[in-house]
Amino acid sequence: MPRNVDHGKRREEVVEAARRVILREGIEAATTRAIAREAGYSNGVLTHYFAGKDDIMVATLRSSRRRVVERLRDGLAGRGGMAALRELLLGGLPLDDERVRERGLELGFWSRSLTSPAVRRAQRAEAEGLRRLVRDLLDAAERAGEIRTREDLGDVADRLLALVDGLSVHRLLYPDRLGADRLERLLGAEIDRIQAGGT
Amino acid sequence: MPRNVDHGKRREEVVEAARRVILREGIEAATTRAIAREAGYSNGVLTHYFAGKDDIMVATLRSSRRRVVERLRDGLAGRGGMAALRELLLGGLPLDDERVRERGLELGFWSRSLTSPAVRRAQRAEAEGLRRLVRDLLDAAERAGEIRTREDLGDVADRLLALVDGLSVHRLLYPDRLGADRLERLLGAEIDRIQAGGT
Amino acid sequence: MPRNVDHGKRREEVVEAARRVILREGIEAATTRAIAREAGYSNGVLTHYFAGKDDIMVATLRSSRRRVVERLRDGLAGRGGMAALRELLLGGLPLDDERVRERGLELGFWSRSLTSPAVRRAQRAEAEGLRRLVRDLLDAAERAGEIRTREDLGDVADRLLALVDGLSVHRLLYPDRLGADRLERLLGAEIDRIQAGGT
Amino acid sequence: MPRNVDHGKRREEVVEAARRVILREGIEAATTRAIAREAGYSNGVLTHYFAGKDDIMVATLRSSRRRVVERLRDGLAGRGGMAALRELLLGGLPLDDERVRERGLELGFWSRSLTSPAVRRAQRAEAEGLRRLVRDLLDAAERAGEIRTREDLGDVADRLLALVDGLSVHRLLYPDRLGADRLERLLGAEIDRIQAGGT
DNA sequence: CATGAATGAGTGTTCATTCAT
DNA sequence: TATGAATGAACACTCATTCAT
Repeated sequence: MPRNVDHGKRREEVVEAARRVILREGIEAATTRAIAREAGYSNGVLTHYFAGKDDIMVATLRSSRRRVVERLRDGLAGRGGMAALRELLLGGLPLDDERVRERGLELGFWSRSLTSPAVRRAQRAEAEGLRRLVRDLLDAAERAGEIRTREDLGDVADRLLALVDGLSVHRLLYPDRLGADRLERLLGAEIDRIQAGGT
Repeated sequence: MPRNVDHGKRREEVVEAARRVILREGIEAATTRAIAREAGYSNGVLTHYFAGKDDIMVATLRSSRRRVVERLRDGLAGRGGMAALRELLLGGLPLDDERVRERGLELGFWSRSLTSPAVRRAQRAEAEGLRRLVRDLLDAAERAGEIRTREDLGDVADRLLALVDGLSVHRLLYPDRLGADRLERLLGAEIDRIQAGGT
Repeated sequence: MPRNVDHGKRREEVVEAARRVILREGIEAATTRAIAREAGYSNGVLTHYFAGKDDIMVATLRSSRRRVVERLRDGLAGRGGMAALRELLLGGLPLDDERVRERGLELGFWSRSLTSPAVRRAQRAEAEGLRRLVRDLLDAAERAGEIRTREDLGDVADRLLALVDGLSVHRLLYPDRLGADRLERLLGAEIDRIQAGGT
Repeated sequence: MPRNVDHGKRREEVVEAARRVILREGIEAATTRAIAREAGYSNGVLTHYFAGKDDIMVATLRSSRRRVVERLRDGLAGRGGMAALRELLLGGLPLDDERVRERGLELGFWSRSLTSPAVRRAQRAEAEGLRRLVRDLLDAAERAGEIRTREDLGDVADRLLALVDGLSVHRLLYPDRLGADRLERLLGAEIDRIQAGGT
């Protein structure tokens, strides 16, 4: 092993660079050259670690989702049940600039996922993790007697997740109408309805 | 006696072609050349009927939204208040193949609207029509004593619209998880909570 | 003769339109469509009267030169000899906006004349008329005893014409340096040197 | 060990190619593709070395002017005052084939400078150098008592420069009328008038 | 492995020209 | 004759990809 380069590490470096570029300048500006430059490499190096641009973008989507979910999990520290769920869902809303751009990134992938099987697969796999988490928190909340509704908790989970994504998109498309506080209120009221002792 | 062509008709032809291309291959693949080819014309012909690509995209977006909203309005015939609202919102879900495809089209426009100011403007204007309609139906329902919730009706309207869009996207992205009946149930239950005498 | 259209007249109409477009919006804006529209015809009509765009442009150059020379001749009315010559040459300078644009038109043709034989021929033919006129005025001035210099009058004529064109170009290229009054002074002093009794 | 290319050298290659195309086919024919092809590269290569077409044109203009001015300066070696000025101005005339071609190039740039602000700026900056030189030589000549005329030397400089350019253009446009010797005589006589002890 | 020069297809757009009516 | 719809090549420019070094 003359030169031992950790492939996984390099991929991660590039993916992080891609993420930074997209968040800073938008997905259109994320050309292979711009990504390579941001990563501190020449453009040719990408060849060794990625099959092509699509590969980079898919990896970036995956990494972005992981990072988001991780951040959400971290926000849960110590909390459990409905308190944790509330924290998680509100944390998923694009309340600040960074998360707005993060959502923009994801929105671009939604569209591409309809025509690209590779993107679709990645998209689904990553979504499943978050869904699982919401589901688990709802189950825990039920066991703790925090749930008021008698609805199926799978239904509740999917509705909450859909609402989070729907509100997020609307925030991007109609920012004037949906400020950060309004977003929180709209989602918060929905959670209140589920929670025992909520308004 | 020159060849006389109905400009509006030609625009429609091109818009329909753009629609087909976007539905089939995604909005990224909808280049001016691809659209012209799909319409059966040379690329240069677009000049006569459109100011540029943005003009084509905006016209296509508008045409698509108009078609959708019209169909939704038609479905309301005779109904009023909560019955009409329920019809409207459920009608907005991609429950059949045609509406799934239509949503795919719109998803492409969401993505493009982040990049193109012209598309964004059109997107907002068209969305406002539907929002107004939902708001009016809610007001009518309240006057008819059909509303249970004491929440601000503007908030209710925006949450319902976000939920419809969120569920719709999820249906496209995760079709295995969200069948047509499940979609109806998830949204239906939300409406029930608003409606006086609902479950 | 069912429809008797005067070809020459139509050509002239179009050429005048071309001239107006060029003076108003620059030579780049003078597309065949713009010219046809300005002339009040459809773009297709040009086919009947011109071999192509080059034909239009050459005809426009010719017409422009004729018009300029005619205007200069008119300015001479009554005058003769050196007074007329002075009037003629100063009138050839681009002292106002219209003449600046006129010169811009001509400058475009100078460049094209190096690669296009048709333009070159037209260019030369039209230039000859003005040269002849200057020569004749110089001869008349000499007969009237108004000439001081003993230089060959052909040389004097060509130098004056070159100076007018050189100053004109410089006015276009370096307008800050060469205002209208400065232009007049620079050329005027040169004429003074030729004229008996001049400074 | 990547292929290492001297950027400056490549720019020069492309600039030389642009020069050849303009000389051969005129500035209108100097498209980016034509230039790239002439340089023996694909059209995409220009991106690496130039910001855009304007950059290529400006670099070509500058390179051409530099070459000319340098040659003129070289011709001055040892001379000063009026002798140097005479040498300089006569050297600026297109007396041989090479200089005729060079003037053709410059004529194209004059035309383009009316359209492109970047070219115009470069054109002005480069012209200023020559103007400065003429002005300095006139001042030196005056201090040496070589100047006969009492005219402002700024005026004299600008008239001489305009005359050189005017004569040059006429030589290109009407070569039959203006042979090399005639050109020299016309300009020489003008210089004589300025010079003390001239004819 | 890494570089970065080079490629060439593709983008939206413009426009002189053609030709059926 | 006159129209104006239609063409298709050309424009400058972008960019993912390839590959000799």
